Amino acid sequence: MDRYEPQQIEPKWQQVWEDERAFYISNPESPERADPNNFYMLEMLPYPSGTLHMGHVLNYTLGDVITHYRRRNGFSVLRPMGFDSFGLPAENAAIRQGGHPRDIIERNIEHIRSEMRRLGWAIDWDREASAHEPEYYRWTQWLFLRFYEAGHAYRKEAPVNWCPKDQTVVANEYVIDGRCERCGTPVEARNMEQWFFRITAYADALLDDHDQLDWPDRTIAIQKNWIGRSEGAEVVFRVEDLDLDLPVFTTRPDTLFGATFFVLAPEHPLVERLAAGTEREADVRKYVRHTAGRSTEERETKEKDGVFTGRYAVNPATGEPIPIWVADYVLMEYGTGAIMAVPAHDERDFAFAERYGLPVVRVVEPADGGADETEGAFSAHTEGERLVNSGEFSGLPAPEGAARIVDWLGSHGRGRPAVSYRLRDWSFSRQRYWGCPIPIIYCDDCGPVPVPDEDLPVLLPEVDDYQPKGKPPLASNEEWLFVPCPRCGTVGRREADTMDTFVDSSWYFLRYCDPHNDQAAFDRSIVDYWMPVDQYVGGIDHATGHLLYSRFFVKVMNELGLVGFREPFARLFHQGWVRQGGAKMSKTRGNVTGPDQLVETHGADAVRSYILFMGPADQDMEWTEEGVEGIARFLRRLWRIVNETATTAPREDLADGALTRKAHATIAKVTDDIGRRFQFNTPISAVMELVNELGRDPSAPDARFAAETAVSLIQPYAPHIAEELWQRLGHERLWEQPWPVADEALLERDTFQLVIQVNGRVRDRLEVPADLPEAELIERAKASPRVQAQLDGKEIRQAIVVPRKLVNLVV
RNA sequence: GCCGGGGUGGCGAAACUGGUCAUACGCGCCUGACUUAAAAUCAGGUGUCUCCUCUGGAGGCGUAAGGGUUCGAGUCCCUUCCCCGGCACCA
Repeated sequence: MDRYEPQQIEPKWQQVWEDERAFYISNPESPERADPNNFYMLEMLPYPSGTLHMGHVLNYTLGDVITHYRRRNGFSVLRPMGFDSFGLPAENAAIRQGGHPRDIIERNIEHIRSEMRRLGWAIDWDREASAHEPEYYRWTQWLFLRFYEAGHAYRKEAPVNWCPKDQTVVANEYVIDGRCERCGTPVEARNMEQWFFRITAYADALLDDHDQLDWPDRTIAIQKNWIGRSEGAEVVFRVEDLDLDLPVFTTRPDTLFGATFFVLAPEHPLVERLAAGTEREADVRKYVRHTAGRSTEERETKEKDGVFTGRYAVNPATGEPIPIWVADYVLMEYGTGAIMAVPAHDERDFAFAERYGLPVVRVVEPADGGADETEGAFSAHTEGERLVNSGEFSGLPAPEGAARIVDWLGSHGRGRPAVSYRLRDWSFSRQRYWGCPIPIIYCDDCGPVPVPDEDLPVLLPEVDDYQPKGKPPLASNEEWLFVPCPRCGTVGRREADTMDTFVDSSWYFLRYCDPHNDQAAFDRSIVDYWMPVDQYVGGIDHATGHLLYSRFFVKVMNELGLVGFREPFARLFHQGWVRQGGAKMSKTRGNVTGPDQLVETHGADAVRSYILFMGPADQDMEWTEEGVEGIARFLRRLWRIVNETATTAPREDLADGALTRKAHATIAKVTDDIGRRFQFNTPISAVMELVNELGRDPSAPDARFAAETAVSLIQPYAPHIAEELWQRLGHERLWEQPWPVADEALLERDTFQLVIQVNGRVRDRLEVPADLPEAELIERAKASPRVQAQLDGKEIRQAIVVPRKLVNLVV
């Protein structure tokens, strides 16, 4: 017998699959040809950062196992691949190395593609698409224009997170503890003219449609948390002197009588007007200027401070004037940028009141009577709490009081029920080079004018210097920058910001369905055929970014009539992190291990199987190469035993031999694990057990069936060796063989092992016929000498029989 | 603080709806075979303690800790501890 040499057989079969176009799939030529059993398998597309690491290997092998499993269960499986090729890292690498981002990224893509082929993943490469290709971003721009026309993309001046090191705006999702996620520099708040997508308009739709999704609970919980819907009331406070109304949002209208002061965010547009003409004016200006220079981190950690404006607002409930302050613990981005402060029932307001000696009025009392006045804020909701010091509402239970106060406010035109969200609109403009240009031209006369569809794509221009200087690099190419206004023909100026790469990845799954379409982004009937994605696999780190943005995109496209569905990803699975040195493996952390070396020494099949064998795919795992040897050993064993069986074992079947039974049990187990339980480590164990048993008797009459079963079941994990052995067993094209089906009759045995317990403890086991009546089982149990020893003449009070399992005697 | 996930051998981990002495499968380790030797390969062993008539056998204790439900709990309930992740000045 020849030796198992993965370096020989793996490229051989990869070539066969390519020649046979084994994993390519065409779109249906007509509706009649459509396959109702179509299945869209998708993993999150990789950022082409140089080489693959073990995290990618886990991600894509997982998808590969599902792909093979579904294909062999009769599904037409779409399993495409492409690259998230725009973005900062490529640009930063270009700056460092002095090349062009395009050259760097294209070299990386080529390398990664070859690594992917070497791993034998079943990918339809005809559908490859990458964000940076004009054929792709032409349609990113086209979609942007549709969003713009519909009012879902707009410009506004807004405080943004500005990273002074990367010289760019950073999305909320990528500010971690007040620092830029990429470089760790503390971010600053800056007011800038920015592009936004109106994702907040879809906050409720995004929440409501969660119940259509077969997603992990925790992912949905993270999104709910992120959207942060709170119900409460808007209450209007009046500034008599200035004839001004100031609305606030509160979740605690029940505490309105306890509102003893009022606070505006420093960025609030009315601050200037309120302070004007008071003796506090200079102090207010100074405070506003001072807080503007504070980093987000400082704002969040320092002791609360603020300044009195010299003005008063009237509490609509009490009719009393309360002082208006400005303080940066109030955020302009949430609610109305102003709050009613209730120090008795809010810890933040209490801290502020203590510092500045503002009055504290308690208006809610717990059921057990008055709490200690000096204790600080009583903010928790408790059973049976009641309103006090609240005029006509005193004595009411707090929840009822809240409702009555809102009613009362409504009838006096001073308030109404309201909902507020934590979610902000998605800021997507970036002052960087390597991204999709925004197809807008600014004209002095016409304002912002969309680039006409027929002029798309707006190609990314060549520039001399990508180095960001706070001004977008695109603006440095003046030949590109200044163009005639499409509307009036006078000189206009192109938008020089580029798009966030999350725009590119919010629709790539649609382009894969119809990747070569040069008339449209995609054909609706084709995306409606494949979409939504039946199984999406990717990291949970995208819960509030990519996954939320894509859902938003699809909802808008649905309303624009571009697609016939409202959710992109029907079912979602998160693979765990592959960690190294305790930290998640990633290029930015510099702690990556790639598969190349291991593929070289052990073969792709061993690497694929090992990464899934290491543990449950949805849990984090610490990368270690110890153990890969075990998988390599298993594959060599499989090779040896199957080869041996192929030449020596007889061909006739033995329908109820021990190996046949074991093979059917293994089919049942592997099918259930992959198909229903989504557990990818235990199928390998199960096949190992089968091979171990086969190894003990490789020339048994049913050895051949056991060998064929083992090869067939391991195929999704180790497709190359499986294909080679399948051929040696005298068959062809395992990749398109139907998935084996367990024979239920063979899983049922005519005898079973009866477990005999005394007081719940196992004392003996007997092999008994399956059809014995209960009474007989009990008799046999009692008759066991070991049971006799335990019974020791004691009286049996109860006997519990679990059919086909056990007898428990209670004494 | 709030919301999720998790704690099982020396290690990665099994045990799917409470029911076959919990620890499958693999790693590591130990013993043996083959070998001049090593590697590779193959065979066997491997939670812990106690006892016995000791090439074998019997029993106790063991799934973070404590309590509960049940004939029976790694699995269900309560309390506590620890680890990981998300959110957190969001009114």
